[in-house]
Amino acid sequence: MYVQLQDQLRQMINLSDEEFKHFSSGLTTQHLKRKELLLREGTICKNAYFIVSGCLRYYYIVDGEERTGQFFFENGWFADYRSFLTGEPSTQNIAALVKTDVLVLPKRHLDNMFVEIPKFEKFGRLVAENAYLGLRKRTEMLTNQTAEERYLELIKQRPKVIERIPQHYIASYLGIKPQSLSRIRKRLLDKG
Amino acid sequence: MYVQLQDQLRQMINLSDEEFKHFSSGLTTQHLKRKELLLREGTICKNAYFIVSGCLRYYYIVDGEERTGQFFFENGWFADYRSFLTGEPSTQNIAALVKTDVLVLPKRHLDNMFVEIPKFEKFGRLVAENAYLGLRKRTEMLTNQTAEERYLELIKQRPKVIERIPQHYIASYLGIKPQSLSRIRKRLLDKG
DNA sequence: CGCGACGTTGATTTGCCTCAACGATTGTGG
DNA sequence: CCACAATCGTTGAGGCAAATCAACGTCGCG
Repeated sequence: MYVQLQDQLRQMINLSDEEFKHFSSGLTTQHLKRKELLLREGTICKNAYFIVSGCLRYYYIVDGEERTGQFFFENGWFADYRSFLTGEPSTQNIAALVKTDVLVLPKRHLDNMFVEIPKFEKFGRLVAENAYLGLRKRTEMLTNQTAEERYLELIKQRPKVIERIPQHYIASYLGIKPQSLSRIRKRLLDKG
Repeated sequence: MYVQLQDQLRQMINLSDEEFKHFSSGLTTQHLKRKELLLREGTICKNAYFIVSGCLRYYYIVDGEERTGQFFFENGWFADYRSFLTGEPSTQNIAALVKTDVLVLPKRHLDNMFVEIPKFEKFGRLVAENAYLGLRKRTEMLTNQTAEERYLELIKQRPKVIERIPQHYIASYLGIKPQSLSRIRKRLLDKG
């Protein structure tokens, strides 16, 4: 169960088996059915999650309309990082797109790790840095490219998303309406 | 010179005078004239900067057109954080809007600090977390609000920007053309 | 003084949205 | 296993916010 996690951690920091055991003793597992919510808007995100298998989507509501912030697949960490860091209520919902298994890392446990095993500060730093880089990529995509360019780039960079995710979620991830994505696809077909 | 910096650091981590001295011994100062560039697109951002006085803008070019990413004022850290972290060439330019003094923190020195004074890992983490939160706020502003709402929010949240920055830079920061900002302002005047 | 940078205003275009209708597919209860 | 509803993707008509193209007045500075 923890093998994937240990591999992933090893890429960031050097932990002894002892230390890893101490860390992983604070984790629990959670199983999600399709469409089940892991986090609901308005609650405080007190855990980070490591996806062992499956696929999650986070989204928020603006004017009664869902907007998809990101999709997450196996072997990744995630949380509503803003709420996780600040302790403010989340504005996000996190839902399983398919049957999904996650490991649960309580913020409290991570905060303890920072103190008990100072090496974890580096882990915390690397996670934050990666979160920044990921968000930056996404922001630049949304602000510098047209909807069609964003769609083409998504096909190129993350074919998994195209294959595994329903089209209306992809549209909302791209920041457009399902109708618009449908028209873009048609335009591309007519061309190519 | 370093007093502002020491105050700012103390809000994040507890450093002895010794440790602060060791840290600050690796810094240098740099003076910028109005319009002078601190970082040019295509170069690698090997330093972080602490603004002692003045005001900077970072921007990048898309289709021959400047887009303003952010403005920075006194007592803040900044860099092209993506390039700084990854070592890839920057896509940003950083320019002084007025006469500006900065402290220069070489990445190499910071990396040494991480090793020599492990407390600095916490500093690194907090900086990364703040960078994430700032970017997230900006992203949500750009994607969830209309141009007019963004402008009104900017007035409310960062009046300094409105007062100190030319209008066409503000437009590019808001993600619109100067003409559009001019029309928005007119519309607001006609109303109120 | 004369030039360039800046802000404003008008006319037109454009990319995406809204509203609406309609097949195809999926899922569910009888 | 079928009938019906809900969900999903497609397509058409029309609308709107901001972009584009263009012209013009003003200000500051070399």
